Amino acid sequence: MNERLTVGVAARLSRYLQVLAQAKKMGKDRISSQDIAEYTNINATQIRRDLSAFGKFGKRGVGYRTDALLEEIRQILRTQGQHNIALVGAGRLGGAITGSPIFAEHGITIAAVFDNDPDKIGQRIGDLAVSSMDDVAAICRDRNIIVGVLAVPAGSAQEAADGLIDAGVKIIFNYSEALLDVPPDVNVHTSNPAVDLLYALYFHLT
Amino acid sequence: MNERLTVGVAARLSRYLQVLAQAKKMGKDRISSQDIAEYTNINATQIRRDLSAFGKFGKRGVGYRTDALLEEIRQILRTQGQHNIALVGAGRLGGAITGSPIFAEHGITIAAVFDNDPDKIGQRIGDLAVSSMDDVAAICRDRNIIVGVLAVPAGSAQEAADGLIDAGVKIIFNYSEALLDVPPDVNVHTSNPAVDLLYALYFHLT
DNA sequence: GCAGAATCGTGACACTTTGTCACGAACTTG
DNA sequence: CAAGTTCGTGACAAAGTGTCACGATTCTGC
Repeated sequence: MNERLTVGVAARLSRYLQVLAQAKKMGKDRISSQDIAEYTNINATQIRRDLSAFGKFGKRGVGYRTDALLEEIRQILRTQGQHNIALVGAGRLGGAITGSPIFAEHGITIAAVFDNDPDKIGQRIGDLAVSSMDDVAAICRDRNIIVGVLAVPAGSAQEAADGLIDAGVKIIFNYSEALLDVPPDVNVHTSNPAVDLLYALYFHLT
Repeated sequence: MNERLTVGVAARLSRYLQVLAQAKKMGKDRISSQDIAEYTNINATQIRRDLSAFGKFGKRGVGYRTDALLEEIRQILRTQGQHNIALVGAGRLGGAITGSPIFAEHGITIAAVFDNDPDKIGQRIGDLAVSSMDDVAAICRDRNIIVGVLAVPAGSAQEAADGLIDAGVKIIFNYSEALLDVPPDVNVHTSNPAVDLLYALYFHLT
C-alpha cells in the first residue's frame, strides 16, 4: 500500500482526478467507470482495476460517488493538502496563469510572482505584488516553495531557473521553449504545445 | 514501414523532436543518443532502437546530425508540412499563444483568431484580425483548418467547441477547465497544469 | 417482491512494451 | 595506428496493458 506507484498508474490516476474535478463542478454526484472511460479513452476495466487496488470505492450497480472518489485519489497521490508555488514572469502568460482558478481548485496557491523588469516589480497581479528576482531565495524559503513555474521568454529561462534552484525549488514547470540544464535532483517538466499538436496530428492523419 | 506507430513510440519521437528543435536553436549541429537521454530521461539504448527502426540516421563514433534527424522525425510523424490552426479566445492566454514563436518554429500557422466579444472583434492580434465566432465555419473551411485551440473561460468552452466541430475541426486543444462533449471522430486534448503539477509532486514526495 | 439491467471487483491469460546487457562495426582524435 | 566514442542490434527478462469472463451487489420498473 505504501509502494511508489508506477508512472503509468500515477498518470492514469491524474487523468481520473481531472475528470472527477470537472464532473463535480458540473454537479454530477455519481460517475461510472464507463463514464470516465469515455472522457479519458482508458479502458473501463483498467479504471476499475486501478481503483480497486487501493480499496473498494464503488458501489455495484451504481458507480462511484464523485467527490468521495476525488478525495480518495488525492489521498493516494498524497496531494490533498495546500501547496505553495512560485511563478516567474508577469507577462501575458503569467497573467493568464494567475487569473485562472484552476490551481486554486486543486489546492495550489500561487504564493509569489517574480519578474526582472523594473517596471513590473511592485505592480499587483491578482492579490500579489510582483517581486524582484533578487528576492527569490528569501521569499521561496520563507514560504516553503519547492515548485516553480517559468513563464518567461526563452532567453531568460535558464537564468530564472538557476535563481529558483538556488532558492531550493525542486520541480520546475517550463513554459518557455528553452531546454534547461539543471542538477539531477531537480525535475523539469517542459511543455511544448506545438510538439503536442504535431503528435496529435500524426494520429489523426494515419 | 507504413504501419501506424504505437502511442509509446510516437510520444517518444515527439520528445526527441522537442529536444532536437531546441538543440538546433542553440547551435548544436551534432547530438548523441546519450545527450538526448539526459534531457528526456529516456534510456539511450531505447532512443537508438527507436530511431534505427526507421533507418540508419546516426554515425558511429559521432552521433546524429541535429537538423537531419529533426527532418527524419518530422517525416516519420508525417508532419513536415505547413499546418493551419484556429485559435478561439483573444484574451491573455490567447495573446500569449499568438505571441509565441513556438508554433511557427514547427511549421504551424495560426491562421485565424476568434472571439465572441464584440469589443475584440476586428482588433489586430499579431498579424491577424480577430474574427467573430459567426464566421468560424466559413473561415475554417476556407483555410483548411482541422485543428482548434480553445483559450476561453470554462463557461464558453462547450459552445466554442461546438462551433469548431461544425466547421469541420477534428482536433481540439482545450486550455479551459471544461470537459467537452464531442462526437467520437473528434479528438480532444485537455491540458490541466494543476493536475500535471500534482502528478509531479507525487513523485517528488515519494 | 421480483425480473432485468447496470455496474463493480477480480481472476486468468495473451500480448506488447520496456529495460538492460552485451558486443561488433564504424568513426574521430591525437 | 591506438584509444576512445557512439551507433546498430540481438537476446532475454521484467513489467505493463488489453480483454474476456463471471459472480456479487444495487437500482428501476412493474
